[in-house]
Amino acid sequence: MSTPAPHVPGRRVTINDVAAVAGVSKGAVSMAFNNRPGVSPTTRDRIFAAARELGWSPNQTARNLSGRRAGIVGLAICRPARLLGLEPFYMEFISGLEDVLAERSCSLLLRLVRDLDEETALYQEWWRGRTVGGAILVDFHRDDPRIPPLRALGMPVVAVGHPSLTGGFPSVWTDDASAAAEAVRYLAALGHRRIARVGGPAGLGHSGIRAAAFEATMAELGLNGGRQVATGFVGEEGARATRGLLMSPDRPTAIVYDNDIMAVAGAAVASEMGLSVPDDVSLLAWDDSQLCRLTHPPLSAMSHDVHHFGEEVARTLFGIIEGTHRGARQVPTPSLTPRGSTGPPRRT
Amino acid sequence: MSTPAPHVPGRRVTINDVAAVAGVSKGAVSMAFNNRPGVSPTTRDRIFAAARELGWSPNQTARNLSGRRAGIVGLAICRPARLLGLEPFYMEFISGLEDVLAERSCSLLLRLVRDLDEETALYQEWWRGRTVGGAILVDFHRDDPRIPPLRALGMPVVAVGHPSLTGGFPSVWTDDASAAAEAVRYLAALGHRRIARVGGPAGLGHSGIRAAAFEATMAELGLNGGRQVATGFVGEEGARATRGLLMSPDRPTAIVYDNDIMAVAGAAVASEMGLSVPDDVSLLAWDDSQLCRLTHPPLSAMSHDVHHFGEEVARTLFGIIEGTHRGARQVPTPSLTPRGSTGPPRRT
DNA sequence: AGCCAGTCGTGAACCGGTAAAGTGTCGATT
DNA sequence: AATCGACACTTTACCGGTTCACGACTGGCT
Repeated sequence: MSTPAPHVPGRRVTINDVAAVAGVSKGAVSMAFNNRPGVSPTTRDRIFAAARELGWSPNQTARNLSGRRAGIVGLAICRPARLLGLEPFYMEFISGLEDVLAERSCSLLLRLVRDLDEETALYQEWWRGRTVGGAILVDFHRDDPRIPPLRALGMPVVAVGHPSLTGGFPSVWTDDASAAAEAVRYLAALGHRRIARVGGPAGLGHSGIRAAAFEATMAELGLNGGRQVATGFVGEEGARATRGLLMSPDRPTAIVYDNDIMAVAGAAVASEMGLSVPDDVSLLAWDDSQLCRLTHPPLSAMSHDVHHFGEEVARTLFGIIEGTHRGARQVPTPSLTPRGSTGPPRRT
Repeated sequence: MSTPAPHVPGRRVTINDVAAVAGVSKGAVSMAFNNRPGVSPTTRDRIFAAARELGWSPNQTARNLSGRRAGIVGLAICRPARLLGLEPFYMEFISGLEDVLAERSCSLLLRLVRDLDEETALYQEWWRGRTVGGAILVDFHRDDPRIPPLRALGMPVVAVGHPSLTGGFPSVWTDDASAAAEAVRYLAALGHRRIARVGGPAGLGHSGIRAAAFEATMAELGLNGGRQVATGFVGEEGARATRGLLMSPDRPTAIVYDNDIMAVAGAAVASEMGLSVPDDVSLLAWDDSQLCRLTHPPLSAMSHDVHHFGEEVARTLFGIIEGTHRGARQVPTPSLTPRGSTGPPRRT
């Protein structure tokens, strides 16, 4: 070997510099750093010493290029940015993800997209371009158009949603149907007969599941005063929907919402219309972030641990990447947490 | 050239396949896709057609490896994951970032770290490993240890914080000192003389700036009833601090908080102690997410548009990456939004 | 001594692009 | 006719790792 290249400061240090300093070939350095057999302990130590001296660590991009998958998981979200900041659900979910990712020194690659086609293209680019080692899919629609192309990709994916929606992808889900049924039974038991539901966009899978369960349970209880409105997820839409419901001739005496922002907005509408909660109208939120405990009266909610949900999703994804996991995993069903916003309807 | 390799399904499609189909060299394909001169319009069209036919797009990892910087910006946050889910600030900030990033088809690489050393090492790895094209630095400390090593890196960085803290990195900041002074003057004008402040961790730069401004303004007004407590940022710590303040013999008649979660928690403590807000104690929050409008009474706050703050940060970072921006950029100073939680102190 | 197996390490090919130097063609200029 | 420059590509050398076929050396066994 000719003169080993001294570490020219300024030039970025590569595996070659380390190999030169340690007096071995770069193949040896690679083996040492991926602790594989074929390097004696003595040499290994020399290599590590050299790396430490030069402050070298393997270049992830180069690593990824030659086959190894990145320590990055992708999450594309197809919702307006503003909403992301307002709705507590996503941030709690992401915080749960990060909790598990950080343990394994992984990062989350986050991107907002405008539509599902853009999302599909993005995942293809991320996977083919070896940018991510796996991905998290959320907000499934009925017959979701993302499923076939992503299935063809072969990327490790964990789907967030009921197995009936996620097209065979391993999934993590909560039992929205049971929870919706519980919500209806609870309100019915309080004496409500005209119950409304303000849901998310009609095409969204979990909204659909809740809608079906809502209707089925109402029918089962012999109630025909059920009404459902599909909206977006933002406060204003929840407010508008609530206003519409409360102004109708046969106004409902109880409303179930699909998240907590809409419920909070609904509470504001009720108060603006001079209706008392829960005497004139009972309100039941979903997801139960701290928002629910702050209104006056505090909102009853179908509550679950969203942070934990995120953790489970991340764990499942690692299971999939490592090949140890298949199938669906259920996290606890949202459970009714009664607070001040639900009660028996006023006698008419 | 020998027989062009047909596109074997199953093998991943590369620039070579596109070149073969288009009947050119891979260099030509590269030039076409980076629209550089040296390719005739006819050939260019043939190349694009071939790429479309094969569903090819350039492999980002390979691109990054040969010099080009990634369309990814890094953000490491050194706070517990749970907090991230609870505090509205970060999510609104991130939603602002994403709004601008998405416009340029960039993604955000998010990672939680345990301490500043881990954070520094992470940024070094991200930059040297060509994982990111730039980064956002938050939560500056006085004499922040991240500054020298990151400065040496030469990575495009935008710092979030007052220029006096960010060690020469281009920064985006709000005028915390003026805002803190305004808060104190407002409370003093209402007649408060014993004003307390519940701040974030003592070492944190912006907490320090607010603390100094708080003290200076109190002195300027001839008030010596000022007290400050440094805590973490979570609700429980805010509650504990508030409890401590309100149980002390000379309890303050007004409290300013460093964020809104702590203020909300403080409001709960006041009510639990049977104190009325604002008669017994006035509460003033900071950051003003929707939380503040939901408590009873609603919280007065030093409010600013955090989403917009995030947008400015992202825009500044792009300016830095493209070399068109240097220096600091100020976003509007948080302005006082009085609501029901502040008022004149009860006459003693 | 001769052979074999095992250990340690080397060297070259490869991952999929980019960039800069090199080649060939053609019309215009001297 | 020879020279020149512009254009349209092709060739080749990287970027910084991983992988794997192969060689050199060592020690044990017959």
